Amino acid sequence: MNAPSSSSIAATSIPEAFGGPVGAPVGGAGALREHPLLNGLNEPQKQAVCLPAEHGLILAGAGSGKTRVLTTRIAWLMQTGQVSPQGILAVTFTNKAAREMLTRLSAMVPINVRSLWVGTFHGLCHRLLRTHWRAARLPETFQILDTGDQQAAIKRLIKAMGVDEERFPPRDMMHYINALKEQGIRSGQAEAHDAHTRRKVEIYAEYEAQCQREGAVDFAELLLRAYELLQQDEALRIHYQQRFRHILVDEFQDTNPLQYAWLQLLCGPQTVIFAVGDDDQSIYAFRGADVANMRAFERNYAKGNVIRLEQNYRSHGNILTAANALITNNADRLGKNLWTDAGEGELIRVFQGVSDLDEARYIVDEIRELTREGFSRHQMALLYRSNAQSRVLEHALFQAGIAYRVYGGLRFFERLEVKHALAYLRLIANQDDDTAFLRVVNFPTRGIGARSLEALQVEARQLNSSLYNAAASLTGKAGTAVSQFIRLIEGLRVETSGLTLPEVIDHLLDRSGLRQHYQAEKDGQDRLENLEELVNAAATFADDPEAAHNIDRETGEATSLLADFLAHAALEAGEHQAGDQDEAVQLMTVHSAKGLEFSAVFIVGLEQGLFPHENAMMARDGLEEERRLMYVAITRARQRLYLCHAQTRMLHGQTRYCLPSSFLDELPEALLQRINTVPAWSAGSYSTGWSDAPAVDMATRVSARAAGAAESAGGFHVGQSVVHAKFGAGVILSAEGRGDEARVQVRFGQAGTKWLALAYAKLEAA
DNA sequence: AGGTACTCTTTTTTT
DNA sequence: AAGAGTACCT
Repeated sequence: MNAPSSSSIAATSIPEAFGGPVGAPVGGAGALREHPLLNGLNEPQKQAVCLPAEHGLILAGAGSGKTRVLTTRIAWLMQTGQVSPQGILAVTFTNKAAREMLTRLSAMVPINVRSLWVGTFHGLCHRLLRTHWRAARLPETFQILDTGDQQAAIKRLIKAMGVDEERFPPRDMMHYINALKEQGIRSGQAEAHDAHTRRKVEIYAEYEAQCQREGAVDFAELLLRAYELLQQDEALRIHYQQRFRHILVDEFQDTNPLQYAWLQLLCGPQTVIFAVGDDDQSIYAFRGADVANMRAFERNYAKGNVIRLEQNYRSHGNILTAANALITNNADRLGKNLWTDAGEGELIRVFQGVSDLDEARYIVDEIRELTREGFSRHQMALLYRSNAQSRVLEHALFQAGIAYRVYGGLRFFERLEVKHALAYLRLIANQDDDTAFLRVVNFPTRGIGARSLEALQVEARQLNSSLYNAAASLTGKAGTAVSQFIRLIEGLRVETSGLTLPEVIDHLLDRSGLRQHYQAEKDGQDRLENLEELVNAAATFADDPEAAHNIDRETGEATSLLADFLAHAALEAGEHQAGDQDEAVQLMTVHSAKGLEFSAVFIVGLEQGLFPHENAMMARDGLEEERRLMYVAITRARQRLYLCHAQTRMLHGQTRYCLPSSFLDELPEALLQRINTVPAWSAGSYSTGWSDAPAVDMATRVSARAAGAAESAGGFHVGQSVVHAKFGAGVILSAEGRGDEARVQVRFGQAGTKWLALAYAKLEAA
């Protein structure tokens, strides 16, 4: 996508009032480099912080002090008078990162951090759109659709259009639409060379119209609207270009094309962009991130002004060496090698379990050992590729009485009961919000069934109005149920007009019947508590001056606080849950571990097909992204690293025979300490000093089964590791037939799964 | 309108 | 295996 010529290209930087000539030798800024803020930084870090007023790319490896450099640079820029707080724009990907930046910053400089723009891409775009809603052609009360809302809206639309849901699944349509938006493509510009795609584009177009009608904006739309706003409104664009002298971007490798284009638009002739990222940690290509942005930025903006932060302050040497060795197998890297002066440290422990249960038991045992050695539990992490893997681990930890905490899963504002309460709130704020309307029009049930709703939708279509307005216009004749609902909402609007935000919610919970509903429900206790928690959250939000004044607009404050809270709920899905146990082992996916560090890390389930994940192989460069994921996982560990895999694993309710991950082969053997070597399918248990718990597990059962005639053939048995002359190493999945007709199904690493006739194939036991 | 039985799916995730 | 979603029955 091309940004308008006025702003798109790396204009030569113009010296800032203070900065001295562009490209001045580093020594020229000598005085500035004596600043106390720089104490304790290493040379490249200092260079990065003190980069003259030119675009720069900081290649910051894992554990190299990236966040510190970013925040120190902001503080340094301000303290040395090169820029005022208003001239700073700092962009992150998560709210957490934004918060952390602000926290660190306010510890460094005595400055009112509210005057800086620090936030996520989505948060900042939202801020732009709230401020300039008219210019963006949005209703003042526009609402944000989260993923669930968006999918519901698309599904509703597909039904209304009479499109076959089988051929156009709402989920796929959502991905399709979002992918286009992330490339800046509107329905009008989307290419369609076949009938199916043309239909998809039509749905996209209808979806755009529906959102506009309802005043709904999805996540991708926040970015796209803000982009178009700046692109089309020259005065506005120039205003912000002149305001933001320094744009700082965190996790640059995770930007998608639209975000990059947005940055380009904001980058005026006097703007300096400071981008920090690590191409080796790009693990979000599957949701549209494009590492190519780093190269493009280097080429068009930084122009060789690249600083590498390669000293790692986190991990011991062996761990880093392993990570480096692994990532070397990726082609087309920007290039970077981490080092440390912390010493080699321990070897990396590799454990092979007979089954996933076996693996879990080993981990439990090892956690106890680590505790004896003095590791604290919250400094231990269990990292896995997919969430489904947590169950076995949780079970084992629970049985062993080890406190643990699972990250991920349902977030607070995504809980059903909370969404219901918010939907009432949204209807108060914006009655055209059909998604909210449909969510609660009959919840708690008030006798409005599918029939009345269908009639309503027909009516709304005819009037070209929202469901709410259609309902209001029908009120006289359409029976009491619908009209009572309308009266309920209107009543709420009146009754809550003078109340504070938490009071509004509290009142709404009673009037809507939500509270009573969950009181009556058997298992409603948790849900009730969450509703009370929502009132608390609103109180906290209303009391927090920073949050409340996040948006500088000049409208009435009661409404605006409500709107702000709703936006907050959508944009900040809520910290996972309270009840943090201090001494809990941390369980999470590798993805969510990015940016974190632990003294001891277990990487679990290192098997072909799982990690690297088989589905990832469909994607272009899928294996490379998996490898980066593994790189991220390894570099989370400070001191001790365990790599675990199992020979069998329950997956989708079936036992699966697994080969060790190819990533294990990419690590230098000298760095590894093999905890055990399980002879393939030797009977019974295995060799580690395993003490308690009688082991009637998958292993024994499988072995017993493998010994039976039905699943063995010609000296081979199910689960056995074999070698084929052409396909290499594999595992026997199943067998059938006897004598000359005996065949076995084998899964090979590269070649996939094959049926081989024993009479012909040259199979050998591994 | 609400409950039950059946089918389908199943990578990662923030906003 | 398990959860979600759908269709169907009461």
